[in-house]
Parts: sequence; structure tokens; C-alpha cells
Amino acid sequence: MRTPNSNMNTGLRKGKWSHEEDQMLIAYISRYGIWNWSQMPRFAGLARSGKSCRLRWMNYLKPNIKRGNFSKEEEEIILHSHSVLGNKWSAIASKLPGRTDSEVKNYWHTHLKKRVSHYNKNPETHEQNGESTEFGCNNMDEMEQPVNHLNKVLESCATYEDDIFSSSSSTITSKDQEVDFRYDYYDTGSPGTIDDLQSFWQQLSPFENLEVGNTQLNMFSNDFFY
DNA sequence: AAAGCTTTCAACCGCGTGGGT
DNA sequence: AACCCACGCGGTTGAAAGCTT
Repeated sequence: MRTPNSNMNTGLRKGKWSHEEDQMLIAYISRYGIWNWSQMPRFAGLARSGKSCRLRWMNYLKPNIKRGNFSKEEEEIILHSHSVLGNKWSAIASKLPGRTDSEVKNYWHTHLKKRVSHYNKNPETHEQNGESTEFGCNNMDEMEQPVNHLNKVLESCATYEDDIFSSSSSTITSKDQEVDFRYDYYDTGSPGTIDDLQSFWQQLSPFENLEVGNTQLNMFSNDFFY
């Protein structure tokens, strides 16, 4: 993790995101949607780069992000997909509903890479131990039909997203605040008017003590709107 | 208990791509 | 055609946590 500091040239914060920053980003996107990552942080009252906001949202704050340990099936998908696609983390992650390319990449480097390289060096040892030639697969039927098995796994995953978005909303569970996120809510937003933003910040009661709100609003409204 | 080492993973950086002008 | 800008991707970094000695 990078050192939490600020960029002396731009005044933008770097490093670990605070809970307050997370809440501000979630609240802003839930209210106005995603319209322009590079401009949005100023409107949301965040001293972060658009890139940093986008990364934080895409990898950790987006409501359908799946956290926690990878299942055996997910491991198999990663291993098989990587053998076919190589380091195309985004393509691999697209086969794993709720998982991000970043998470898949980290999981590969920390867990799976070692397993694969060990297998490549000692295939006979693994076979003697009754392990499958498909890296993560122990079931002999699955070994004989790896592609069929993979397809079954992918099918079961395909229903996951449907389940998530078939409900009227999903809820941020890792944070205190509940926000209503609908499937097609994003990418339709606008920054909002000065009045909109003023009332938006006033409604963020948990952040009353932060140096946002009117001060922040004046800061950028002077050089942006006029 | 503490020092040193290793692992994990959140965040940053640079580059490629595509759309708009 | 050339340039600019926003976005997305993959590689890398380094603090924190966990483990070993």
C-alpha cells in the first residue's frame, strides 16, 4: 500500500482511502451517477484523482463486488482461463461474476502462480498423489472432461449476476450507509447544479465535520461554473 | 518477547485504445 | 490526418499483517 500523503504539485490525496472518502464517493455516485471520472472528484468534494476514484469504485465500492475467498470453481476458471488467455486479467475476471481484474490478478500472483509453477516442475509428484492434471481439479471425471466441467461452472456463474440484478436493488453491506443501486443507474448522471450539490452535501450528515460542503462547493464553483 | 523475514493486497503508474474534434 | 482526452488494462510497489526463528 502506498504512503498516505498528498501530491505537493496537485494537492490531491494519495494512499489509503478513508471510510469518509468511501462514503462520499458512494453517496455522490448514488445521487448523480458516473459521468466523468476526471471531473467528478471535485464535484464529490474529494481531493483525489479521477483515476484513483475510478479504481476505488470499480474494485471495492461497486455494489456487486464479491469479497472473500475464492471458491474451488473460481480457482478452476482462473487456472483454465489463464492457460488459454494468459495475463488477460480483465477477460478472466469477466468469467467470474463479482470479481475484479485486480482481485484475480492478486489471487493469481499470491496463490495460483506458485501452484502452477510447482506442478510444471513436478508433474509426476502430483499425479502420484492422485491430483489431477488440471491444476486445481481432483475429480477424475472432471479431469477427463475439463472443458465440460468448466462450462458447467460457467453456467452456474452466469446466473449469479441475474440474481443480483433481478432484485430491485442491492445493498452496500460492507459499509454503514445503505444506498439504492439499480442496475442501469450508472453512466447517466450529471454533475448537478450548485443548489443540488449544496443540498447533497447538507444531507451527508455523517460528514458534518469534514471540510466539505460550502467551502468545497465555493472552491470549485468559482473556477468551474463562472 | 522481539527482531527479521515473507506474504498479501490496496493503490499507483505508465501505456494502449477509442471516441471526439 | 492529427491531436486531445478519458478510460481501461496490466505491471509494479510498498505498508500492513502474519509467520518464523
